[in-house]
Amino acid sequence: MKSIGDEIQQSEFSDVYQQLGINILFTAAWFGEKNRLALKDYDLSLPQYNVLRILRGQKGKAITVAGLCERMIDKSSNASRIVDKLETRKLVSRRVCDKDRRQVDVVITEKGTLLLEELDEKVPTFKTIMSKQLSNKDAEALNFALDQIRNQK
Amino acid sequence: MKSIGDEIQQSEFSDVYQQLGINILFTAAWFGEKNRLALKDYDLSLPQYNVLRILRGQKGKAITVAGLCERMIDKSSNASRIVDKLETRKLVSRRVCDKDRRQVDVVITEKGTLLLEELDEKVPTFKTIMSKQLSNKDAEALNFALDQIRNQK
DNA sequence: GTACATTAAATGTAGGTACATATATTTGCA
DNA sequence: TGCAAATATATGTACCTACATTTAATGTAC
Repeated sequence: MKSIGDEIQQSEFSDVYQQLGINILFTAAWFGEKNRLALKDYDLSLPQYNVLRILRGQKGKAITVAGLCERMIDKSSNASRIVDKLETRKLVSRRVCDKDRRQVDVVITEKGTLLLEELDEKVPTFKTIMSKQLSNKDAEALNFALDQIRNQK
Repeated sequence: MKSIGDEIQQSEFSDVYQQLGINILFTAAWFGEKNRLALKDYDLSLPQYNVLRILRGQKGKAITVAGLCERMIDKSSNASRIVDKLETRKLVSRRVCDKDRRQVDVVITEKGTLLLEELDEKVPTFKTIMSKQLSNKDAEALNFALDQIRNQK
């Protein structure tokens, strides 16, 4: 089996934590690659896809641009401009919020919803990617370990 | 403890694999954030830092641009232009390879080495980030699990 | 040995990230 | 009320990624 050391042609790591850090970064990049490939035919970037999915998760309820930022994996991604691109293609719509006119409410359009449904069959789920090599229990343990890593300082 | 669901304000995941996938992506982004913060004072981007570290790992031996690409975490990053920026600051030097004049040999300069040494004290290692929450054995298990995830198809 | 394919690196372009700043609106308080 | 501080979004800029194309050098077939 190909280990992380083989992947980036690094024969030695200073310690197992260093190896794990790079392994996590590399695995994340590998997931991204997989998804990007599936989205390519639809001219949709990864962050655009993620925004669409967050909007669908809202089930019709509007969300502000700031709300999108909070839910995105990459906290500093510029939701404003990502929504721009999606609006140009009429996959989402944007409207100034009545209650607070600084805010902008974003919702997914019918066209956006249809596109996502089409993509559901093309984009591999994490379950299909991982369930063969990893038991449910292992996955839970991994989740716990990662949550732990990020907690403390 | 804050779970991945709390972090991105998502109350439910379709399954534990979906949760794990997002957890890995999020943790990778969290690592990046930590490192970027440390590099900020030195006007060094993350990929620039990674290239410098790869070059130091070469222990004086030159490496081609293609060789850099293979060792970088993000396979499609444009090593050519990253080396450009580093060369402008005289942190690396570039020379056409004698044996094959299409290739370009890159080495880290004295100045680059000194900068890295300074950074060694500023940039947190993965060990300091993770060793408190994760035993050596747990880290090994995680490494194994991640290697497994990426192997198969 | 010329012709064509292959390879290594550089370059062009569109979209994205990181970060600073601008603009508009609302809030808080003297 | 009036005005500064805070907030929500948008915009500007430099660097990065993704990907296609270009340029130069090497390999290979005939």
